Amino acid sequence: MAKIKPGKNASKKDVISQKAAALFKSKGFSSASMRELAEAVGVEAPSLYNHIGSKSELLQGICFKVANAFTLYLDTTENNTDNHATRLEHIIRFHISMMLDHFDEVYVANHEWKHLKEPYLSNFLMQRRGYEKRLIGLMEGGIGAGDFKLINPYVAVLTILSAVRGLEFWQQHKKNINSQALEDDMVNLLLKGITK
Amino acid sequence: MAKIKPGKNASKKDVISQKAAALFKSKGFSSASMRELAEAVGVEAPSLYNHIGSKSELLQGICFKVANAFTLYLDTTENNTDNHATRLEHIIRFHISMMLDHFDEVYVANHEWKHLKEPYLSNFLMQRRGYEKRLIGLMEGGIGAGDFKLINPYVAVLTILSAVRGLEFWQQHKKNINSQALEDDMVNLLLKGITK
DNA sequence: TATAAAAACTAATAAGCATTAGTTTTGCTA
DNA sequence: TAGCAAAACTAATGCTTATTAGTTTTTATA
Repeated sequence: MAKIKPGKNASKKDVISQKAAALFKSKGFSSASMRELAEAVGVEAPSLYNHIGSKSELLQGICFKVANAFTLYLDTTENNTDNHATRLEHIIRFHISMMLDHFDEVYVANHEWKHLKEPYLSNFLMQRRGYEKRLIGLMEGGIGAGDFKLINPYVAVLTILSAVRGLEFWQQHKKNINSQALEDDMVNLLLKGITK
Repeated sequence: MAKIKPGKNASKKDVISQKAAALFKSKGFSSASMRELAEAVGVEAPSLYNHIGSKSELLQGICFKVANAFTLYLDTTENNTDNHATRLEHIIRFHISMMLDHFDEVYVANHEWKHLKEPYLSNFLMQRRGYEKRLIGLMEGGIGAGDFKLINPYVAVLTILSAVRGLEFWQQHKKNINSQALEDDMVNLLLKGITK
């Protein structure tokens, strides 16, 4: 009897997930149909169900893969001994690299999480809320240590996270501009402001 | 014969549009059904069509109302004689007030424009692109005049617009924090940075 | 080459969707 | 109060949806 081939199986599932991320990004989760996804993959719609559980599971997979990546990076950051400004800079640069290197998936996690079903919706929001709180803690530490200005730490964190998310608009012009220069400019703006 | 009552008619249409904005925001345009909208308004779904043309028209109305408000404010800003930093500050504060005072509609315009039909989709994107370009012009002027740092003006504009958009996450905590303080902190952060 | 699983296919199900047609009720005005 | 338009209703249309059932083809190993 033939053995299950988990390698090849997982690979096809990954292709579906990746195509799903691209489709959910461009049309939105609700407007994207399994027929369209199947066409992108190169099979008929029902054939997808040989590899995945449901449309919802695809969204769950994408959202939590992204959320876990961010959580994991924050874990490592909290265990090192850099000063607050340096740690914050590393986190900003990680966010930027995630936006540039895993655009489709990050975009979907940012925009389509609303369509997660319970209990995944609650879990996702809790994880995101926890992430924000840890960043706020970092910000408060920096203010206490005198590294940062006396600013509402919540406002600061939200501003930073939102600014980085804005890189989604950048994608169109990706080729015209040096990624490293972009990253440096944004980090500089957030840390030091626009005015001279 | 009874005359048409445009006042009352428009008012009902406005109620529908406002409920639609709230619904599109919370469920997304595609997932929101006319049945749900009708329930929010307090009628049966087909009755809505006595007041509106279609679901699509509702989205168009919301998106262009918002886009026109921003364009209009920029017009007035460009006709005054403040220095670049002051003009930029006014624009940022206008964005913040729009987010706080017309949250549902701005949210929908920011998130659901993708579901506009042609030619509205193209028009909307052109208008937004034009708006960004005028902001970039303002930024370049400020750099040339020595008001702003030597920063990529595109990065600066995208960062500012994205940061302000991030106020959508703020809505939940609206009551706990002084709006004016929030506005001042965000303006300060963007103009002068986080680090001391 | 025989065998068996993986993965494709076709056909069908049941539900939900926006919208239209046609009819009745409501409410204002003359 | 009679008449008329605005705006509600019910019923129906035609389309699209995710998903399941059942069957056939492909692929790889023994």
